[in-house]
Amino acid sequence: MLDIQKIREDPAGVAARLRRRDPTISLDRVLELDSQRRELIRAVESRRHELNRGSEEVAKLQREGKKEEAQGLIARLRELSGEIKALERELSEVEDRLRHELLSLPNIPHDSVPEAEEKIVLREWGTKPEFDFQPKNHVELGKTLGILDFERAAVITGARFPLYVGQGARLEFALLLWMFEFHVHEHGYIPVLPPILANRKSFEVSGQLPKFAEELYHCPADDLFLNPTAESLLANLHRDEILAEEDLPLRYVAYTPCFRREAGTWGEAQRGLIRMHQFNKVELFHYTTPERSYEDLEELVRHAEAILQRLGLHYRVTLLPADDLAHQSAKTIDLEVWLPAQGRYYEVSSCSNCEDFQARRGNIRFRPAEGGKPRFVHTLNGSGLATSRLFAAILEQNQRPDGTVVLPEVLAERLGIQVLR
RNA sequence: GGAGGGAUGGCCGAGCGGUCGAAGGCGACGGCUUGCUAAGCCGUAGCUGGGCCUCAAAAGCUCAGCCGCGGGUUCGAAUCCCGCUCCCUCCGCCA
Repeated sequence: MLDIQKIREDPAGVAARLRRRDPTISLDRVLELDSQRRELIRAVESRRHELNRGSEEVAKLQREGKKEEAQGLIARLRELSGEIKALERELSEVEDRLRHELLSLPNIPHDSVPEAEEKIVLREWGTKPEFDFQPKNHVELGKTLGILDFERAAVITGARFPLYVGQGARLEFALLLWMFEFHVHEHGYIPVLPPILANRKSFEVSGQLPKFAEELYHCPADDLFLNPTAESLLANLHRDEILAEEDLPLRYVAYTPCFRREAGTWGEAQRGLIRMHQFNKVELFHYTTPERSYEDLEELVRHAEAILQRLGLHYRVTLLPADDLAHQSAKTIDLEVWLPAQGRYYEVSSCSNCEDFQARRGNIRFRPAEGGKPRFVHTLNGSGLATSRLFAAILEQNQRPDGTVVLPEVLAERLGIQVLR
């Protein structure tokens, strides 16, 4: 959520910066509702002042035994009270509408975010593996190795749900636990296993609601939503709290399954593990100060990259242009792993600085070390990493002509086998 | 799922229809007293949103709201009524 005071002070400037990501954005509605709101507040408050003084007068008259005068005053105040109620109803309606408009506005892109047609490639790591045979895709590899079973998953649930079997189940599990532990031990993250269902307010704070409800699985009986990314959950870990600056940055790592309806993406030719309704993800989340949040973003990206490097997978790092940014994000850097069978890179991590966008919605602040008023924290999130796609990359990049797969050392150690065959 | 109890300022805790700025205590901060420490004495303090002032901000002045949340009754609600959330105790069910 953007600061209404900033919008009020410099509407043209804010609008210009927002239009970098979406040229259709207009602040007219917000400004109109804001001025209506303030006008109503003035009307309510002046009447309420009069009412309060009147009520005091009633008490005084009654103490002095002036009954008729008190009755007369009460009759007048009754009318005033009714007027206030009507105005307050109007005010709360305007405030609801204003709130909804503000919640619908996306974050302002950071100045370092480009306007571009395509994402900008910042760097590549490693080299594309060369094959002297036609590399198979992970669906085929998974099937012949007996570790992925999409047919039976479809029987149980439907299309685009995963079913890992045998060494596949062990590999996925080992990968997740290894990443989780890696961030705890190597990078000092606080480990978290959060609830997988969360309430409406939580998704409002993170930014998924009210605008992107169609992406979420919803349990109407309890008005709870299935987790689409642990970002949403971790963004609510300190809702309504005032943190001590000395405790910042706070860095959390969580493992969760993620569920996304992926409405409207069915036309895309993405088979197998590329785009699923359910996938596993290890998520990194930072609570930090405005002064250092962009340094933290760089560090967050390095933490996520370390996973791919340790696994020996070729990938590239990209910077998203303004019009590709997620609603809540001011700047996003993606990690994309190479999938040889598809001949293209796929996102396995998206690292974003949301600045105070989520903090404002969740009322998450910190007390500055030098004292003074609490300020909003900055929040950052990044996958570290999303598997399903990572699983696919491990199979595809490490395959041999006979369809067997050589496991990266860290996983071979944990599984007690060198090769999937 | 059922029955009961509870939610008040940083913390404890009183208030149960009008003395306004929610008693009192603890803790915090500032000061005074004091060989040192402990103690004592005096004083200060919350959050949100308007308005005024200002080129602007801060400060200041002023108003309104905030006793879990949302409604209602009333001239007037922390206090009465209704709904909800969370916490605690017990019963039932359950991995």
